[in-house]
Amino acid sequence: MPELSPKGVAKKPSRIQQRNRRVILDAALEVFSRHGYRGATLDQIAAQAGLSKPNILYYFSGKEEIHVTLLSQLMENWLDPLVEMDPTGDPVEEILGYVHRKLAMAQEFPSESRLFAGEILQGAPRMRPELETNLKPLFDEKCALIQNWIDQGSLPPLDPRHLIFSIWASTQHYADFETQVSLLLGADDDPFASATAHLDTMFRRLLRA
Amino acid sequence: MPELSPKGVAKKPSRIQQRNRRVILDAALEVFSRHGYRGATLDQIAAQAGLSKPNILYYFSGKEEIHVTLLSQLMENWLDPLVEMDPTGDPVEEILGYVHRKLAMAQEFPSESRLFAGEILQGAPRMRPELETNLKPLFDEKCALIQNWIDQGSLPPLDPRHLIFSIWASTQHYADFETQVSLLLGADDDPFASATAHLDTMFRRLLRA
DNA sequence: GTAAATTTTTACCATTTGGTAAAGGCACGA
DNA sequence: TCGTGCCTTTACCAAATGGTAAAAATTTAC
Repeated sequence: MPELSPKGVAKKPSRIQQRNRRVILDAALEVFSRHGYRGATLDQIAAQAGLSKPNILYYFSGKEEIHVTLLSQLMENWLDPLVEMDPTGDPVEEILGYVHRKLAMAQEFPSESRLFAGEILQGAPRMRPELETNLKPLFDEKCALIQNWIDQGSLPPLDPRHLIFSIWASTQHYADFETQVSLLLGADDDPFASATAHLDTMFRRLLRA
Repeated sequence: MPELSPKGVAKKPSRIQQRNRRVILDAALEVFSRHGYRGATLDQIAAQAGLSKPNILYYFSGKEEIHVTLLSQLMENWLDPLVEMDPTGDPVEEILGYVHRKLAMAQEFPSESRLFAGEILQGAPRMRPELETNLKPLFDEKCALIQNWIDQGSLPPLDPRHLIFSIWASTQHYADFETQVSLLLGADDDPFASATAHLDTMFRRLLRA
């Protein structure tokens, strides 16, 4: 919600504003993702950002606005891999490509994944509208696309909705349950290498006719 | 930690104690699973249980003890379906049986699933020992069992560890992300029926040679 | 029925936490 | 150099929250 100047045009934020808002959001992502919304405190976020608490409240109207801002920005990147699924490509490779991109995101942005997971886990109290307007239409569109592929015989029969759920669940698991995963695998090597191979096998076998 | 009488024997709890501890734990499960550890308050738990806050603290030494007690009790039921996987049964059917039992648990005990998920999401700060002593050995044992099945040619080659992760992820998803699932499917009918069919298909295709 | 033990309530308290008011610093154009 | 607008700090506050002390009520044992 950018401030409006008397002439009604959005003022562009100063360099300091841009920098500090980013610093705060980065700090908040760490703190929120590790402790949850209620478990995170403004003092923690301030400490992590290297700013004072009132200074943080100079840039954001409150704790909730920080959280909502994070979730909104997150949503875009989060949906990207799904958007890229191409109707004109080979069905199996398109879906497998999506699996790999999603797993790569879990590897590269585990905090974002946990932030999202925590919000959904608690019933999406601050993100439901965002889900309705951004996620739902894309989900429906891609379900229809997959259904088309099935109808034209390019894929074996399966429920597109649950296919997508399975992809989400099995990829995000490595970010959201990282504690459990690394405890069970031992901290030897990166789990993502073997996970990539496994998920490729699993979905390839599912999708071959 | 049961109290010890002067003679060193554990006193058995009175009927009131048994009833109220159960009432409190049931209430706490609801509250913790919906709001997370930090987001839950003793007042909420007390209200849900129909008791006063100090009365709750008569039965438990504090908020943390309630949470830990819940997680410990949960762990047993949680591992049950995996324990039941039988080395002498048919490999494919044993694993699929496990998938179905796990999904049934997600359906029947979504609060327990969310409580567990929330704890892991935050790095298992109050459950790591439990995971080491209870989960890890069982996990290793069942991984070895599956590896045996693979070695003797009863299953196609795959990574048992990631197979188990995939089963956990794809089944618990329906409890932990229930908000998202029902938002995307519409609140029409129960998602678990179609989920059962899908997961059966998916793991059956993965496991057939 | 009565005394002892157990359970519940009332009245608090200290800390934490999200948030505010207002003064002080700072950059920058005239 | 002076004033104006942006940024930061200091000093707070009210509410929420985990927890306690001790009296009152109730149950249990004899």
